[in-house]
Amino acid sequence: MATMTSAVRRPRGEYRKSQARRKEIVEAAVEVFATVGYNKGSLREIADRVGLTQAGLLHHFSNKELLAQAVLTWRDEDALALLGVPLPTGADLLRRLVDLAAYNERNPALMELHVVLSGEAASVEHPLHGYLVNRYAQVFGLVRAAFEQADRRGELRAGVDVDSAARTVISLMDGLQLQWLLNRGGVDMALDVARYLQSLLAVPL
Amino acid sequence: MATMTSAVRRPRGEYRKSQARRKEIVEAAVEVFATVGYNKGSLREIADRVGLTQAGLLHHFSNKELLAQAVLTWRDEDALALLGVPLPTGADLLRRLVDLAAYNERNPALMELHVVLSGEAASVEHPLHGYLVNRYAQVFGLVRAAFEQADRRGELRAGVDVDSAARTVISLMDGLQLQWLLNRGGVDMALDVARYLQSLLAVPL
DNA sequence: GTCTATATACTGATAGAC
DNA sequence: GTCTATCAGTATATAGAC
Repeated sequence: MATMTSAVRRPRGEYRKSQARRKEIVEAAVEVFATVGYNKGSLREIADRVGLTQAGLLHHFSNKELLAQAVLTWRDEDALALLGVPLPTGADLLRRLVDLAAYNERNPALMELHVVLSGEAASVEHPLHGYLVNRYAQVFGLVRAAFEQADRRGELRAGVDVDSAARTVISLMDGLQLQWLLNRGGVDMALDVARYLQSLLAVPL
Repeated sequence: MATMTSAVRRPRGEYRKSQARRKEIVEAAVEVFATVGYNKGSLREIADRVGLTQAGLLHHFSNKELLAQAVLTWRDEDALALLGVPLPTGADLLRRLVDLAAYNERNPALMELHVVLSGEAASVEHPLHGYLVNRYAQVFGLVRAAFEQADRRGELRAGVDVDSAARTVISLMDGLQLQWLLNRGGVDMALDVARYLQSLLAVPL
């Protein structure tokens, strides 16, 4: 979201066309990286899916890492938009996490993308490691703030450690996605997340 | 553990030597796969670390997938041994999960191996996918059984869903390892696992 | 903006000598 | 058991024509 359309004036419709191309490429890259990961996902395969040669693709994203970063920011913006605009606070945001889990469950390709890339990039040497470190710090900040607001509003049970709660609910959402992928249909992610959150909240979810 | 020494009689010490070689190779493979994953981890790199050529390595493990499976079973046996022999039951086993989390935290390389390979192999097309599916089914069975035993012994709070609890604690342990790798030292895994388990138990941890 | 052609590098696996 | 040599495949990235 929040595209920065025409920050620079361009002749004719070329820019718009190029933008559309980039979007096509990112969508194809999502599929490929989700299926085989970053390391094994090839630019040729992605280029094929949008009817380009590999060299043609590199005109739009000058190297593989830049393309992968575009994929990750696209996915992050998608998830963030799902949490609601403007972003809810306190227990309201925590409730949205349940919706997000349900949304993920309806989009296995997105889960696969998330799980596969997060796993690969957990290694310090991975090209996307830095991006992921940053991303998790932001996610943690967001969830922790929600618990803190909930606490101040009396929506939280007594004795809940907000740091631990934030880490736990994030771990839960990540780990459930892995288990879902290994046991499709055998896991109800939204239900498990809701159950855990309810165990911390003093108000109904 | 539980080596099957001399199920077949062999001439001289060749078998023993070969066994030692295999162990060296697996140890080197743990490092390499942990650092860059299965897809990017190369047999040449592993061979170099034990002073072999790539062809020499393939004498001991006839292809890459077999070597990776040896790595995974080695790691699983290690973790299982840490839970205790014979395997505890009920709340006792759940307590051991906290020890396992603490053990993992002292061995980042093992965490990296687990997180990176699990992520990669979440994809259906990955050579290790089948192994991982099987492994998670076993782990789930083990933890679920522990909750069920705890329930029968009155060690569990009322209203705890054993399936959901098993999925949740497994997700928690997996997700915390990812967060630990992205924020080294900023996560106390054993504490968070203990906190969650205590919230389900009617007895002290 | 897209192409062909190419440089350069690395991969897993096999054949066969020692 | 380990080696050398080699094959066939794949990869990213660049140069330059159109």
